[in-house]
Amino acid sequence: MSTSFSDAILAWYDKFGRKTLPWQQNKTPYKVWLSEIMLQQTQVATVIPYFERFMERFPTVQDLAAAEQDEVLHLWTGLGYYARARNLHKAAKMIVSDHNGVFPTDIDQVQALPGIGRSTAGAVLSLSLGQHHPILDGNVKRTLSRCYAVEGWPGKKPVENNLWEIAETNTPADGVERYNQAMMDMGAMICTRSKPKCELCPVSNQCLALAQQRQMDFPGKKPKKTMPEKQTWFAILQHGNKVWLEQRPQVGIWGGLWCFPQHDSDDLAPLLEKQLGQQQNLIKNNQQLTAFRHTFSHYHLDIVPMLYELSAEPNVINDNAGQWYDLENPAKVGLAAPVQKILESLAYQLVNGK
DNA sequence: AAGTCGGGGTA
DNA sequence: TACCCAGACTT
Repeated sequence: MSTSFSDAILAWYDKFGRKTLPWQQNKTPYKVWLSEIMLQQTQVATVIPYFERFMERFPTVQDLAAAEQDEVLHLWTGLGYYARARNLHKAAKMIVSDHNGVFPTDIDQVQALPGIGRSTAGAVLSLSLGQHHPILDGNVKRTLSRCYAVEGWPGKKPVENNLWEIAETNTPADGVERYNQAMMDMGAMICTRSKPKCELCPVSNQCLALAQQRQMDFPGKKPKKTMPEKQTWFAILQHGNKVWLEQRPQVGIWGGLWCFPQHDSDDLAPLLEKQLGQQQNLIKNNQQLTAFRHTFSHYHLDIVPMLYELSAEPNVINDNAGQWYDLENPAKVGLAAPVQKILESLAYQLVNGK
């Protein structure tokens, strides 16, 4: 009688699995939830410092719920997919208002929280409480699609459904929390995207991809298409150690973050007119800074920063929520990565003279 | 079903 | 470069 898939995985986990990650210490649903959200589409090594800072500032769900959104986004700056942070904050408020501040233990209630889908709900409840739910993240998709030679791109519904079914079948009744952690460790340590370590794999004896020497055929590739290229101009209004930033709308790219006034053509005259009106005579100097490319998952953005040095702080800046951001005493708000990059450069020049 | 939403690690 | 990462949400 051969060893079952889950028994082999569990035995491997006890010897080689990860047990010392920050969110694996004194596990609670809150900690595991926070880690799972941060880990969506984000690698472990990137997440660790963000997780540590977040837990220090918001030790409990009550602390998170009571925070200003600006501070939540501030701690998320650079991590990307900012809807995750907005949903996390919203969910914390819901847990306090609708669940007496206790993370729900019913999977339907968990999945009803914003930002939590089937896989994340299963991960939180299985890893923190040992509840019997399957998970299907990128690691599990890769490992299962290879072992069972599941053809096709998992982004396609039928393929994903097939993988969910295999995941359900394999998830053991006992030791779920170790099994689910093990499957993620397998994907990260053994069944890696390139150069999988099949010689170290506990289920190599039943892997169809290995038997056919087709490891790299699974999972099926996403159909690629050429990424569009867009251009945008930032208007940097600077007076001394202060620059003007505006908050972006909650929906769309960089939702809720603070950015320079932005315009999608090289003619910034209308933008300056809107911002400064009759005070454009305050511009004592303007120059184009080094343009650079910022690449998203779905398009390239070429950014041209235009610096306008003002001889005095304008009295009126038109509409839009905005603030004079102090480079020497920065406010704790969320910043888009390219904005952060420019601000650091400006602060450096301020300190070192130009 | 397809598109939207970031930034960084890796080969 | 190109690909992908402990995905979810909107259209």
